[in-house]
Order: sequence, then structure tokens, then C-alpha cells
Amino acid sequence: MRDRLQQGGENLLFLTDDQLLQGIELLFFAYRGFTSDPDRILENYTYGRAHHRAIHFIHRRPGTSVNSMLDILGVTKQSLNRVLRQLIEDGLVESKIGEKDRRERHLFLTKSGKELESELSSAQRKRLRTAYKEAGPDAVLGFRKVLENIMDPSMRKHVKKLVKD
Amino acid sequence: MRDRLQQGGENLLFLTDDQLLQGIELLFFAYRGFTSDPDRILENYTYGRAHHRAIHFIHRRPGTSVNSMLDILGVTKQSLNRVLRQLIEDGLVESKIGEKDRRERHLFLTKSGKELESELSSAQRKRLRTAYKEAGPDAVLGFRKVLENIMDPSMRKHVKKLVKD
DNA sequence: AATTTATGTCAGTCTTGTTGACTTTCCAAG
DNA sequence: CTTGGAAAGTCAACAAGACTGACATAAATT
Repeated sequence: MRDRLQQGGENLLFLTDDQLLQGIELLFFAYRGFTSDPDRILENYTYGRAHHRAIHFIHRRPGTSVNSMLDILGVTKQSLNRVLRQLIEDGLVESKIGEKDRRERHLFLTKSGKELESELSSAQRKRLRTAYKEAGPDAVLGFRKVLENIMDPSMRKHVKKLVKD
Repeated sequence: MRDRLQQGGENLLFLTDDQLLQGIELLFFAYRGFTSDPDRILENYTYGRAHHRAIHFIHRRPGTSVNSMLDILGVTKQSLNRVLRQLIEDGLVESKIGEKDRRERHLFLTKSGKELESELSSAQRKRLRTAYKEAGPDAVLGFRKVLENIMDPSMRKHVKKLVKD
């Protein structure tokens, strides 16, 4: 009876503050695990997580402009510039002047950039693949749906859609 | 046919690299959204995300020792100490010398500590509650299952279990 | 021609991580 | 009982990576 009143007749037990707080902690611990593999690999280089993020998104969206990277990464241009400068100097990233608009710089991974990307990505994919496999396809669907809802709506367009077969 | 071979006869399309890379991006964007509300609130204080984390876990586990906080947060004691010192100086956290072992310090939120916790937590819970509500209970179950699998197994014990009614 | 846009750079600050050295307290082996 | 090591916590100095602000250059737009 008390429950019915609180829940408005529906089963909304998954929305209690306790459940939400547990969700907050799950996200915290999971995200730390999720970043730990690449972080460990990057210790052998002079790079950090910021470089990883840049490399990931350049890989997934070859040819994006600096400006759109700023949008995606949500950092200042000064911050991104420091990272890009190093990656370009070290020959992992190539910056090509735009053909249509010559103010723009379009970013690409070089061969060795792709190699590092692959090393970082495969560690992270391995962790996710195991997690997905153990949870099963339905759980993964729910996982994705909740994450989509958590992010700022303006960011949803940046999640690269899957290629239809 | 080609699919059957690749998938070993099962429907494992949710384990393709494309799906995994999409999951990586979802986690990235969702986590940023998830931390943005507290970050915005904390701009009005002299605190940052590290303080938020300390406050959250002290709230959830009143009386924990500094050492167990180190385990949970995964930072060095020097790093945590700086944060705790500020919070104690400002009267948000109380540190009590252990009765059994006088080397230990047990941590508690004061009244104003609880107030800040509540402000930060309610913003984050609100975002998560909306996300949960729109996704539905089954999706939330999957969300939690995948997150549990992603985190390092040694961290699972730190996710506070829900109180059974 | 003037303005706006895209990018890059220099300088300085802040948060939050790190390592190294130190003190206090506890406990156990001689 | 003493002594030596381990554990808990503190202080100091440093580094990565975010930030703001000011300014420069080139190209596109009005």
C-alpha cells in the first residue's frame, strides 16, 4: 500500500535514490577500469589520455577539422593544440590544409599513428567485448540506451552511427 | 552463410568492432555528461572533482578510514590528503582518531558537508533518474550488468550493495 | 575595405595527479 | 622491555593537462 502510493501504481523501484547512487558508483568504477588499459600502455610513451582521445576520434573520423574536434572533445583550442602539435611533430598525425576552405586543417592518422591507435583500441575493445559477451545482447542494448540518455543531447550526434550491413 | 561462419552460428553481431567502438564513444560522452552537473556546481566553490568524489564516498560509507578511501579512489595518499585537509579545514569533513588503532583516522561528513553532498548528488541523481526512466527497468538492468563487467573485478566489492526491503 | 572565421601561439594559473622524505603509532621478535 | 619494522598520515616539490586572456595570421564573407 505504501509502495503503491509512492510508486503511483507502477513498479518504479529501479528509480529509488539508493539505486541511483549505486548507478553513480558503477559508472565511476567502470569508467576507471575502461581507461586503465590505455593509460597503462601510454606510460611507455610521452603521451597521456588527452592524446589517446585525439587519436581515437581522428581515427574514427579521418579528415575532421580542428574545430569539430574541439566540439567533440569539449576542450579549449589551446589544450587541443598542445596535444596535436606533439602528435604531428612525432609523425602520428598529419594535418592537411582544406581544399575548399584553406583556413581549415583536416586531420589524419599516419601509418604509425594507426599503429598506436590499434594498440590502444584493441586493449579497450577487448575489455568491452568480454563485458558484452558475459552480459549478453539484451543487456548491451540497455547499456547503450541508458548511456545515450545520460549524455547531453547535443552530444548524441557525435556518436558515430553503425554501418548498416 | 558468410555471417554464419563468422559468428559461429550464433547472433554475435553485437560484438563487432564497430559496435565496440561505438560503445567506447558512448561511455566517453555519457561520462562527460554525468560529471558536468557537479563540475558546474563546484565552480562556485574552491573545490573540484576530487573533492566531490571524497564527499560522495564519505557520505556513503561514514566512518571509513583514509586507507580504505585510498583503495576506493585509486589515488595516492598524498593526493587524497590534500583534498581531505581542505575539506576538514573548511568544516565539511570530520576526522576522528581510531579508538582501537590510534593511527587510523575515521571520516565523517559534518552538517555542512552533508548539505554540499546533497546539492551535488541531487543534480547527478536527477540526470540518472531521467535517463533510467526513459530507458525503462530492463535497460537499466542491462546497463548495470555491463558496467559491473567492465570494471576491474577487484573493485566490485566497493560498489555499495542495495538494501533489501 | 572591413569584418568574421579558423587556426595557431605565448604566458600564466589551477586542479589533481605523482614521488620522496618525514613523524607518529602500533606490534611483534628478540 | 626494548627495538626495529610496518602502517597511517603529513609536508614539500613537481608534472600533466585542463583553463583564461591576449595576440597573430590567413582566408573567407559581407
